[in-house]
Amino acid sequence: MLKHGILGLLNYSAMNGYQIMTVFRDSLSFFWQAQTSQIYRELQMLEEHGWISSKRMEKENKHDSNMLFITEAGRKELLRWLKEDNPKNIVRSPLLMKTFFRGECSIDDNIDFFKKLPQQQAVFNSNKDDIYSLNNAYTKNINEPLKALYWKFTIDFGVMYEKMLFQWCQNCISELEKIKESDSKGDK
Amino acid sequence: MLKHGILGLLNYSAMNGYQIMTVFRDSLSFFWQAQTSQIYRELQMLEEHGWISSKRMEKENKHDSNMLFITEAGRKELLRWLKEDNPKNIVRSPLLMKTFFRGECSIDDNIDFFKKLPQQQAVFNSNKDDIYSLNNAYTKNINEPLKALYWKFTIDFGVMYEKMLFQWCQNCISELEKIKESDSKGDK
DNA sequence: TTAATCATGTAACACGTTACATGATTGC
DNA sequence: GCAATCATGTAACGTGTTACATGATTAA
Repeated sequence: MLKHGILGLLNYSAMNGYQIMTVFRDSLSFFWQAQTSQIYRELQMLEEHGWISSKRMEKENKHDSNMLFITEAGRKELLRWLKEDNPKNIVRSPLLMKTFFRGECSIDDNIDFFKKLPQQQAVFNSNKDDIYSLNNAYTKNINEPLKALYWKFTIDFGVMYEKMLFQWCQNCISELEKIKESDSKGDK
Repeated sequence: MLKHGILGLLNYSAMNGYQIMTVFRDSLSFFWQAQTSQIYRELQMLEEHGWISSKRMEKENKHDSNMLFITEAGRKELLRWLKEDNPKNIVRSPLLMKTFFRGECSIDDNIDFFKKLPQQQAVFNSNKDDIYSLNNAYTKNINEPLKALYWKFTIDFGVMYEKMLFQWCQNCISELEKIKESDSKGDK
């Protein structure tokens, strides 16, 4: 998956490994996180597959950099991936794993758990307005409004997910509060 | 994470590896999937940590089975994990990765993409009523209504997620349809 | 002058997937 | 008799994480 993400970025324009890392860190991290160590490893693989090629650049002022270009085979692979059927979604949610076993903790602990969750599990680092305006800035620079629309869709998803998460936490809290009330009545 | 999931299950009751696999497959797969090969490997680790112990049982009618029990140290570790602060959510969404680069495909292709998504990315294998009634059945058997509440919360999450995903797809489709309309007007 | 950024990696480990191997028991 | 289920694993590979190493340039 990371392979195809890197291919997608190199399809926009040639970059070095460090630049790829910064794009992931600054723009894609809300739906995909990648370490430099992994990126450089994947770049080796991509070159072995013949999907990218590299060229050492003697930069005027800066450090030497190893510029990476997508090849025709790489572009073909990118399109193949985009058009292939999505495999069944494989979920692996640490959040739900922990929720599932929370019966081992007290109700008060768990109310606290759900109160803290929306902050802890926030999708975006900065606030949403910033994300959208960053996206708008890209759009103007690159001047490909149709591509930018799909970038916006991913942000929309993040926003909707955050809202849903908050709603879910509220529901859980109110169900737990109800139990607390009926318990205290029962005790009298 | 899988380690703690297994600990949580063994905390409910002793089981063999195969039974753990069936619980993941039949009840937890909508938020966590695990292969037998991985489960058996993790079981070895858990035993090395001293969090579980095993006992070969000569079963009357069946195959021998290696029953697994949580230890006191294991119970302690389970609680430590439940009470520790949640680490920042690390997202890795193949769905959004693919969405991000869909500018390479035609608008019609993409409308189709979003139309198919809700089915492809369905959270539950069976329908939701079945999931809830399965959960109710467990609840009656185990007779721990307070634990079952948290199981229900995880199902609630899945249901809300599916709704949100559907809504998001609808939004994307309608934005794409708008562009198609304005394009065809512009062409005239 | 000192911290941040630019730039490229290696090594070891942890976690997840795929394929394979084996054999008993149970239900049709 | 045959397929499905019960039961336990190994091996190889792919992917992700953590820690480390190195050194130049740039801005405060």
